[in-house]
Amino acid sequence: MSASPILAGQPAAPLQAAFATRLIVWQRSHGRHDLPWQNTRDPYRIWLSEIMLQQTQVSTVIPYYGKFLARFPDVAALAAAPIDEVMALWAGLGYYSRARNLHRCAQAVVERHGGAFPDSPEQLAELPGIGRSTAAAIASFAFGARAAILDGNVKRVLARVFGVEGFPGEKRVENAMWSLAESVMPGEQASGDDVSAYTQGLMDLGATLCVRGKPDCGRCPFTSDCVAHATGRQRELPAARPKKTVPTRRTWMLVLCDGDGVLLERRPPSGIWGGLWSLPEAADEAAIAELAYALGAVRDTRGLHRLAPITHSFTHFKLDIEPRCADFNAAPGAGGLEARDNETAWVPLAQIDDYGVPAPVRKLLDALKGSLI
DNA sequence: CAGCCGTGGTT
DNA sequence: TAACCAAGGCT
Repeated sequence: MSASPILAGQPAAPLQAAFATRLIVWQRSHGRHDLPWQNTRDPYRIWLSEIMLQQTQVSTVIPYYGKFLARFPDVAALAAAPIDEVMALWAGLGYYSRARNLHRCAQAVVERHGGAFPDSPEQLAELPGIGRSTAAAIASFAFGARAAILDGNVKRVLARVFGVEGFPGEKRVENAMWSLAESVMPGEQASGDDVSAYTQGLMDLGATLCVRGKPDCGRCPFTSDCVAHATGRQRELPAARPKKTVPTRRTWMLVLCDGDGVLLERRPPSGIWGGLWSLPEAADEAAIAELAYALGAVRDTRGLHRLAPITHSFTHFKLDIEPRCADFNAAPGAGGLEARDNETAWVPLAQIDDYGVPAPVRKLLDALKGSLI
């Protein structure tokens, strides 16, 4: 079998030896040093930031990080909190399985490790929501452990500097990058501070100079050795994800109002918006009318008001939301608020913040609140 | 192992 | 504007 070579050019052996040292020097003088989760070795704070930063940009994370730290100052506080409160604080940040795993992880640290995070990457990676790269980042920043990370920044830097071919999301390419990441780490003699600076340097270089759009090669410490720079292929490396047409789904949502309260339902724990509170949903116009009728909100199946449709884009599909509105009190024989189980709730619009609500639904309800004033 | 899982910024 | 994707992990 002759798979195409992943390393394009020559091994660049001289750089491989000097890579870590040069990166550490660069990080200390030109890297980032004042992000909210830096200048601490508290594994709790480092862990919290690393989970939030998974597939999420720094500027988006910062306000959430502050909110979480204020509400949950340590891992015990987070472990003791009700999951609903965690989900409510996480709402809007996306990838909600992270929030459930965050809570499970805090409880595991308390129960399995007596409230102290383990210091080895292997043990960290056994905890919910912590994979190989996140484990290495935590171990490196909190404990100075020698462990390779491989996030989007590192993939971009390595692909360009060492000329790694292929889409990094592909398993074969990712495996090669893990090997490369291990091979360019600081040596055994490196101090914990060196290791932390190295790990931070990889992230900083990728986030500030070796960016996707227009890399600032003039300021990069590796310009003279960079395969992409030498061949003018900064834009081609790393290889882009293969294009796929994203499907469009359509859903109908019921905005059932009772005074200033609206009916919310808890979504199932897995799948899109898992564990969040959202509006009752149906697959088509007839089904949403049936639902409103069954809830006693309308006199017949034509009593719904149409609201402006909303389109929401996910990574892998688009969602068209058709909101349909009904006033519970206007229904004949409406007996007032029905006792609800743990999966449904009448929520005053002013208290939406207490519930974890998907971003587009939140926008819809915010607009509704504005229109009622 | 490849598909699933959010949202907002950037180009 | 529509594509692209960011401090990935889980199944």
